[in-house]
Amino acid sequence: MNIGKAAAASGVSAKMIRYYESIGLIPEASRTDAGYRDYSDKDVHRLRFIRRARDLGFSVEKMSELLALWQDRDRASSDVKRIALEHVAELQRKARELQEMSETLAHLAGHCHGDSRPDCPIINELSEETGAEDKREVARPHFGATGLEPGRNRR
Amino acid sequence: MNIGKAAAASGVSAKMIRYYESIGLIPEASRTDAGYRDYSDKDVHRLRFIRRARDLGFSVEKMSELLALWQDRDRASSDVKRIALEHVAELQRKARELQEMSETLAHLAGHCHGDSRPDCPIINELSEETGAEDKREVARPHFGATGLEPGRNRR
DNA sequence: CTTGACCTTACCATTGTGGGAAGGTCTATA
DNA sequence: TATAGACCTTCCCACAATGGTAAGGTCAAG
Repeated sequence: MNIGKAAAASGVSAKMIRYYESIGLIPEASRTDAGYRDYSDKDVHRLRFIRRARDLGFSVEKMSELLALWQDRDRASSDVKRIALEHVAELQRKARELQEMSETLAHLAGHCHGDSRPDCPIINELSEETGAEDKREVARPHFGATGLEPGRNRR
Repeated sequence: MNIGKAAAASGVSAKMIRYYESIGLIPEASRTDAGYRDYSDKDVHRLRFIRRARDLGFSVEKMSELLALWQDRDRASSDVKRIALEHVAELQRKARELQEMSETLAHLAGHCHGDSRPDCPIINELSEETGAEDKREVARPHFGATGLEPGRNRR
């Protein structure tokens, strides 16, 4: 079957199938005389595996590991479990980070009148002078509370 | 002060300051005779504003809006609040998606022996044939359902 | 045989950030 | 004063994962 059919059958776009091939995540597809990529059911099976892993937030690199383990019928389940649990920890970390940002901002928004007047704790917080000047009365949950800043080197 | 000092004072890297200038988020800095960018305390203040907004997960585009509102002393606080709450919703959505992926995977890992034997429910789930049966109730965020995939983000 | 749907490769863009090279400048110290 | 080293400048490259588009070839149905 051609790439369009394989894409429809697997849920991975044709674009991404070519991309995965180009980076070596999947082997090069065989070609028809005309140069069209040709996929077997087995290939589609692998693509579905990839789609599911991707839906679970695995990176291409991790998917590569998982594919290798999948193909190795004798690997220990502990190897798979380790990768999975590492990924769970990573997902949790990211989710918590977003959650904390959300809560900080929701808190600020909760103190904002949200009317036609210009005074706004959200803006005040963002523009706050760390030094001397600019003393306001608003309740200010200082940023250090989020635990995000120390490691604000987001990749 | 030069860009290095401004970076240290604001928490925004010199690299990013130049980038923000290049995309028009901040105005072009004045220059010394030698061509060095020169920053005032006001400039640093703006950079700190930007850093804090970044820490709260705002995109450059949203920061641009916030900066405009910040500079407009007569804007209604409702305008700021609206942007903030939209962002809160976005953060919540992303956090929830990550959380769901995490839970699905943790659930699978919980059923994996994690020993030297090869049988592994995690791999089984990923490689399962959809044609056969599909009676799990795991959260699979099908594309289009979450609105996150179009830009599977995580910069 | 034409038409339209599909394939091919090869670029470009996205988002926000870092790395590095090649070359100019500033400053402190020998 | 000369020189080293820390800084600055611009410019280009890279990342992850995905979509878009253009130019051209192919296939199948009418």
